[in-house]
Amino acid sequence: MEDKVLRKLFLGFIHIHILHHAKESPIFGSWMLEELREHGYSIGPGTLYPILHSMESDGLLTREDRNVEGKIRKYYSITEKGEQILVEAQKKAYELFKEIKD
Amino acid sequence: MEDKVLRKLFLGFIHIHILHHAKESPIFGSWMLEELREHGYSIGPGTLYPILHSMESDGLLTREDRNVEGKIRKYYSITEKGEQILVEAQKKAYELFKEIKD
DNA sequence: TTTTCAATATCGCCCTTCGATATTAATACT
DNA sequence: AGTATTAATATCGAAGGGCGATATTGAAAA
Repeated sequence: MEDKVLRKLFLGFIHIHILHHAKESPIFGSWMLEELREHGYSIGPGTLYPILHSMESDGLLTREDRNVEGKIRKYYSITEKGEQILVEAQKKAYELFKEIKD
Repeated sequence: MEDKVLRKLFLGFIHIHILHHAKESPIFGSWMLEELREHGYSIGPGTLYPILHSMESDGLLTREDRNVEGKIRKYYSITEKGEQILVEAQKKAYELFKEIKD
């Protein structure tokens, strides 16, 4: 399957998407899963949640538990360090795009 | 170190760079190492060579041994499948860039 | 033959990804 | 009250990959 090949290429993209959305407004896991799916990234919960945890322990995201309609959700927001990383990613994504666009 | 964090984000970018350059003209390992370094990607030979091997066994690159000034180099060119993957990557890189640019 | 050098390959450790399954906590139903 | 249901999150073991350090290759120079 070339799915495996594509995933290898796009896992970093997924991390960047997460940072981007977490900057716009706090996100939670299953919403992010749906958002990524709409962008054409197929990824399961067993992959996403460990990624969120590692991004938190890497200091890119902070977690806050909220009670929404009786359900507890873990909302993740971007940290200052996360924003710095995102800026780096924006630069690199632009360079990559410029270089391969034609 | 946040180097580890950045590497996680950019490994896919590196794969795409490799595909792009292998399409322009055949590449070999140590040249690619230098090229990536100039683009700001720090990566060692112990990482790059296994990547080239896996991209070959995934059918994205083909290898051809050439004798250059008495030295044997392994030149990698892009395959048809590699070109298809690269097109996918271009689309996704453009979407990513569009989404996070501001 | 020995040294030197550029280029490539391999080693073992550790971490991550993955699909599948389990857990949690609150509501709806009978 | 007890059970089923549901959304959201967490965890499991297997498999694979990244990493730095080290080893190997092959040819030319000394």
